[in-house]
Amino acid sequence: MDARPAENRPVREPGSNDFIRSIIDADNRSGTYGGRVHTRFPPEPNGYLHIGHAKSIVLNFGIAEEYGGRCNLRFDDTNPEKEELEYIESIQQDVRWLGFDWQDRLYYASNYFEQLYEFAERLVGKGLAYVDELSADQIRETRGTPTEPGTNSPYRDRPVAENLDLLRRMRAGEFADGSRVLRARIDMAAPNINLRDPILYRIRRVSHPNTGDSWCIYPTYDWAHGQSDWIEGITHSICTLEFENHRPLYDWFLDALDARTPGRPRQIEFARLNLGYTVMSKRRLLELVREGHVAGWDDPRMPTICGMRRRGYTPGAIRNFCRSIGVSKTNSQIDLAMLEFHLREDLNKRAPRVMAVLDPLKVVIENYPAGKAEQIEAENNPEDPSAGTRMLPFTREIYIERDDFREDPPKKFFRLAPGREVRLKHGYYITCRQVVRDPSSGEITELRCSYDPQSAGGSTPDGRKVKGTLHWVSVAQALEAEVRLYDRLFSVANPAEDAQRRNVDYKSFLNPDSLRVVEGCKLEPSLREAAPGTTFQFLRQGYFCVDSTDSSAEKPVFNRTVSLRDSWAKIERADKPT
RNA sequence: UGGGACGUCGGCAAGCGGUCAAGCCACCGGGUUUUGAUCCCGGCAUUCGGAGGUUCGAAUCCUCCCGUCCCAGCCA
Repeated sequence: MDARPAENRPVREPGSNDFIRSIIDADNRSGTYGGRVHTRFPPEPNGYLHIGHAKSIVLNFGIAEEYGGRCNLRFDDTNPEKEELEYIESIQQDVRWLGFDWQDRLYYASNYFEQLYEFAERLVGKGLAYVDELSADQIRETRGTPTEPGTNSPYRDRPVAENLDLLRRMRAGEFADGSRVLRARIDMAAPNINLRDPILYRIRRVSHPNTGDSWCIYPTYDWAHGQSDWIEGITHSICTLEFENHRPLYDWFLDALDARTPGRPRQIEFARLNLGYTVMSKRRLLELVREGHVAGWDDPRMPTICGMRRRGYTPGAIRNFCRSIGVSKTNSQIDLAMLEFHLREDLNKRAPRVMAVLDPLKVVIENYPAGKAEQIEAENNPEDPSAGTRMLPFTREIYIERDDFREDPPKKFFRLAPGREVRLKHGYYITCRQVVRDPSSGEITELRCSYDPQSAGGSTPDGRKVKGTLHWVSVAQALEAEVRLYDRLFSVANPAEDAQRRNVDYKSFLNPDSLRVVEGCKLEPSLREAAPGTTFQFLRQGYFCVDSTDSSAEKPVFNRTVSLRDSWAKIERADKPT
């Protein structure tokens, strides 16, 4: 039981009751585990964590927290051919960043290799496992198909003593890689193919990140996972749907080892997270990195945790998202808008507001004194008064967003246009008097405006209304920066499935506009001290963070995390067809 | 054609035989607003993959059908 007083324990929100929590509730009622709840997050260290793993992390650690239980971090490192230290380190960093703590319970399946081997000898001793000498191809051929049963290996009925001897010699390194395997002796005619004498050990002379060269036989997932759960005292072993067919095997091994006591682990499967416009398989993510379609595992377009972190996502946003999508057994795909909603919700509360002009258009305020530079006090976050204020320089020459001016304004456009008056956020009202263009190209190069000295601070004594409020940056003090505008990585919702169906490479659906680099953006000078990784709201535009690897004082680089909702863009889009 | 699972609003997802089919996102209105942001208010499934059946009463139980996903790695 949780030692903390009830009021300090995380409270389960009503409505957050999913089928897994219902199972746990029932187990708690029946006393199956004596009220104990112990989960684990078991990544294989063969790649970086992505948003799909976040769902599992939030589920496993979240359940442990809610029930006053524990959650282990366990590396499922049974296949040294694919696993690397780099991944072991990044995974820990990502889980920690997401806000979870495994305390002193950092485990590896490889910690149990000796114990697992003893279990294997036990199975052999009971006549429940045998050493097979069939080749990989022969094993595949004799396994049968979903509709036809397999056939027994000629080595299936060896005496126990011979099997034991062979297994020990396998471990001792007497046989060549791939020449022998240890298989469970179950049923070659089982309708569930996983039960057709599955392999427990294979011979691989590969050095392991954790155990080095002390083993030349390695356990398979099926053999290692359930037993590791049992060793750790896991009560609820939560995994994804594709392991559903493995559950009978999970249970068979536990039975075979006489783990019949109450409290033996129980495997529960849920549907993995699918998101639109991206790919989630480690194989594909690795390929995108290796082939240079993205700048690395932490490219801000990647659905990896480190990519999202670099993009400007917050742990809280990811956690809220994972909690809000629910847990079920239905194969589903979550709308990207859901993720973005939680991102904006979190950032809206915490991101300081600043002004930045991405596509600058110069404005000269003709009746404002040339040498004058006022300091205007501006709030940092209307959602959070404790965020304080900062000073903004205001001068005769400023930049506004090119798109905030229309020479021929469409209906419902209430920004700047010839003769129109708008408010400069925190500043004055200005009216457009003249449009200056480049005589050769015809491009608008400058706007000549006048300001109303009475409108300081953004309102006038006569109380007249202006419909538009624009963001701006003073020319003389502007900080120049590069801004990277990110969009979805793929241009179709289901790149992997579409590719398979149409028999093309999923990479042909890569969105060519997933990154737009904008140079020469003008930022308010307060951003000069912005620390790498911090996220701001660029007023009226979106959330942007200082790129953690490419930004420098000499050349600031900002990533667009997510845009603000934009109902004007919606109106404009809707009006266009007419 | 074998086995395992899943099908409730555009996307998720509650619901576990008894007024009315939660909630969130999206979408559509309307209000507030020195961010066309935020915030607020309102709308949004006579119907639960389909067809039968059981019952006074079914999304919830039964039968059949349809659709989708997973399984033939010495990957996890």
